[in-house]
Amino acid sequence: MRKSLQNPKIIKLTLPDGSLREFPMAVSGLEIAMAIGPGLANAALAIRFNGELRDLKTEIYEDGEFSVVTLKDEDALELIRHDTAHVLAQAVQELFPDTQVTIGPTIENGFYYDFARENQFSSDDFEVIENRMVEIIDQDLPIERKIWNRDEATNHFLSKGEVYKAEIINDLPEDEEVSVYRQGNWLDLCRGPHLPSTGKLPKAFKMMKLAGAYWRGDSNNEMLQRMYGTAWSDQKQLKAYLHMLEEAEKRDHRRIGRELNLFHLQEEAAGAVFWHPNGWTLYRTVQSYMRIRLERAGYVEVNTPQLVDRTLWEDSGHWEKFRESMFVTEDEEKVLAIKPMNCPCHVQIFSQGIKSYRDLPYRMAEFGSCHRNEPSGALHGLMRVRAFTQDDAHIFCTNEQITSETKIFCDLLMSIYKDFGFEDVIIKYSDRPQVRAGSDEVWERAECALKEAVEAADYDYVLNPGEGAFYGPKLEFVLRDAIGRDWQCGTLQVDFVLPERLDASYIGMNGEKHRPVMLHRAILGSFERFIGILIENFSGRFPLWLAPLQIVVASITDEAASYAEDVVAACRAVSLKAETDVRNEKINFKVREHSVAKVPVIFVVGAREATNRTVSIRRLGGKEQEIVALAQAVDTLAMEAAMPSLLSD
RNA sequence: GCCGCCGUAGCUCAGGGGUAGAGCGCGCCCUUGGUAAGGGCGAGGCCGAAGGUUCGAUUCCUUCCGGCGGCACCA
Repeated sequence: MRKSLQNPKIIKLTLPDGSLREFPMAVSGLEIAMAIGPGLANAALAIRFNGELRDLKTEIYEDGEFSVVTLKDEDALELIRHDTAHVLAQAVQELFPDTQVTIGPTIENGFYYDFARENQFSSDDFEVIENRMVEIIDQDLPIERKIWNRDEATNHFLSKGEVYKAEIINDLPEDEEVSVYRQGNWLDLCRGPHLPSTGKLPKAFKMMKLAGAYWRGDSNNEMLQRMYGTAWSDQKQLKAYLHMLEEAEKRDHRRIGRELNLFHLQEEAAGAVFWHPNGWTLYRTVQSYMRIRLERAGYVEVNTPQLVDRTLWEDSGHWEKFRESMFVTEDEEKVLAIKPMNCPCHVQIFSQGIKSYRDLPYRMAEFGSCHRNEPSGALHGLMRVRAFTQDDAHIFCTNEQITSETKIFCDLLMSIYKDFGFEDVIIKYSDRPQVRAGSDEVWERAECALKEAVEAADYDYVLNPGEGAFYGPKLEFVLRDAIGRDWQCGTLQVDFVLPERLDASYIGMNGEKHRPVMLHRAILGSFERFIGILIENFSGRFPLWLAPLQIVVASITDEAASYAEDVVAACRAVSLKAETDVRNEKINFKVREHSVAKVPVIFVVGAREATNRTVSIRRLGGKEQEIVALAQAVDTLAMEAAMPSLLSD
């Protein structure tokens, strides 16, 4: 490099518009920007060279693709957020000198910074901190990158009492440069890149929340204080983001669950759901639908005990691995555990009566009610509970059947998700975790089998290394909801271990005993959580087939009350879920109330409708009404309310 | 489990060392009104639980329970 500096030569850069421009070697990003135009140079935040984001002042020594990053670029957000995190850290250290800095990365929609400090921060401190941040931005401090000698850097941070930074330097790979960014009197160890000065920040940020976080994400380490913030290119984006958060809060399943009277939770049964009539109706609809789909897919349904002796859990390996999160009780002489999962019990059923290879694949389903003693801090509405019901099943099959069963399962799952309105699904393939049961050889076999299967099934998947179940590799099915959030629901896990441990066998074609393979699989995951997801996805406005109350028949005056009863009877005769509203209230009031309650259809009936045997149909969210003969209205809606996938096949 | 915040009427929340307030909802009365809130009156609270400080605690302190936001965990 020295050598080439002594012999200046020309480098060729391709700009985003495709044009090629020549510059002397070691030209800086800023100089290039100036050469292109002073306006661009002024707006320049950083550069992208051969795909990599770099500081604006980075010198360039070779040909390549070059672009200037300004506020208009997607890339800018990453820079802004990272810089805002630094400004936050500077503000915090200026205001609270007893604070140590640790790390402050960008995250989706913003950034955080973890601080170590004896005293607790409070969110009341945010206002002061934000004000100081604005001051730092207004000072327009130049941000300078320096490469430091490793020992110098360590000593510098240690001398300032920054033991976390020193530890980070110590753990950097030997060949990595130790770079430091200085802004004013404040500096931070950082890889970069950063903006040229604090004044380039658009001041469209907001400190959001304060939370604890373990140093290096390890619960054995001390807890730091994490500050979350959001940052954007301009005020408009910031406002839009804050508005989006408000909207997301409105579809929170806990709020809608209360508003639509679906369920409640209370402290006497933390982590367990009290399903109200509406919620239970929804639950039963989902369950009935699943039952039909499973029956059609060749599953048999079983039901197994809640309380099972510890010996079975010892045999299965759960006692050793998951004892902590099992609810355990005893009678006079036995120790019993409430089942945390269904698989050991399913093996018991499988093993009753010797199975033949002719019986395989044997698809055993259970809407299995399970309990797991989840850590108190993990509980969250319906999404994370201690008492739940899985749409669980175990497919007992031969090695050769893994591929076809995997494909059949993936197809079933995709079809079911589609019926619930989820079309955007990704598959993750997770292989052996650190802590696991079974030999490496068995794992090798299981991993290959599953990988082959998913590839044969012709679905795309992404790798998720080290995240498999303790007994086998797995596929995870992640669906994307209406506002773009991902939820992992379905799973398929190959298990050679449990059949071995619980001695499951079948008689093969050759008359000898063989081990079946077990495929653990779920589609919804748990009913509780899946219903939570449905609530948030639809924001409580369920499609007709899922709506717990489909039609309200609202009378205008008492004159129509008895006709309203007739209409409800006609609906119920075709299994439409209908109620009357013959209260002494104005029709405006009734329409509003049932609209707020997100009832999909309101039939308004007055004297005219009663005389003509018609109904005035009003759809949720619609403004128009349609007058239709009762019989026809009921027919149409009954068709519409049918479970998807069940009419056609 | 860990850190922070919170716990007051069915719900959403205000208040604050001298035993409590609003809106919505609920009940009753008037109103029978044609597609998103008609009017009046009224009931409703061991201020999460247990200890402590105090003449006196819902208010201050401690512990516990639960909720919320994260972290860790998630067979």
